[in-house]
Amino acid sequence: MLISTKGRYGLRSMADLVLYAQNKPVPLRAIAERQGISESYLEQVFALLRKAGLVNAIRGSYGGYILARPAHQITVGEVLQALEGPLTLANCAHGGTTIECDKTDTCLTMSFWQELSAKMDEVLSSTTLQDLVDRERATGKSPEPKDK
Amino acid sequence: MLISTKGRYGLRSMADLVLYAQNKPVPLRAIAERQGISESYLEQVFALLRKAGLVNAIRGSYGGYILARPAHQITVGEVLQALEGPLTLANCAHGGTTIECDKTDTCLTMSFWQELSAKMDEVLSSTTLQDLVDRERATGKSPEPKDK
DNA sequence: CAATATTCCCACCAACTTACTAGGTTTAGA
DNA sequence: TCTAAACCTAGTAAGTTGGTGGGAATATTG
Repeated sequence: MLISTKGRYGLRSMADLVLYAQNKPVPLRAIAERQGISESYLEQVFALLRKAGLVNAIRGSYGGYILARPAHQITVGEVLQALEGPLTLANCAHGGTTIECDKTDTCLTMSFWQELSAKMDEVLSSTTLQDLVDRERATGKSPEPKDK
Repeated sequence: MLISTKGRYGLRSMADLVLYAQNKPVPLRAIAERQGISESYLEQVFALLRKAGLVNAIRGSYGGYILARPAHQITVGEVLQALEGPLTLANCAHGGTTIECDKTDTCLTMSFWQELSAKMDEVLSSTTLQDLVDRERATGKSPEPKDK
């Protein structure tokens, strides 16, 4: 039931991007090194993030990636969904929504899947990339804040 | 991110077992038919449930499976864990517990995984098989209650 | 213009997992 | 002894995971 490396690497990389972007694009190379991830694998991860509209790419020398929106407007749920596909546990429940299936009438577990999905969605859609970074800074281990 | 069929079939089957057991063992055949699952596949599911100590098997004619404990003492989390393995999203968080990894200091996502895991665990460990059946009965679609 | 640093794109791969099916053995009740 | 059940093991086709590698396009700098 592990989230795949795509989701885990991707989320860490997005947080890294928030932390180290100084209004300049951040090259994958730097992220890959800091996070200990293969650069060419990260490429594939960022291709998905770009297609989902979460980052913009700047090509060529001194290029890299930047967030498409401010960090406090990108939720962890969006990032994971872009990388993992729908965050659906069973076919009858997605986020807070009910999905009909042919056994809706007699299914004993539907309401459970819905409840669990809704609880997860609460966290996924209320936590933003900014939150991740803020929490980390609160522990006092990060590099200098941007506005130094 | 779907829970696998093992987990979904297994949970449905356990609820089915609660609903249809009349102090007699329930054969897989019956569960398989009611739930529309292949019997031989269910065998493998129940092998796991038995090894986890959640059901007891009674062999031979008129045999079948019975819950090892009362339905209100078996949580959905136990069932899913028996079938899916550890319900861990990332290597740094399991239920409410923190797991150390070599990047604990700098990991930007650890606290998020912990929060999400903890929220999921709340639901998983507080919902019992009895709850599933009670909810279903509340909708008035189930067969006669046991104590009729 | 040339060198360089980067994204971008695609093909490939080995290992593993999933969702089964099939065939047989053992056990116990009628 | 017949039969219905659990039990066990092996196989398998398709898909997923977690990558690697090669090269093309693009932008910056000297």
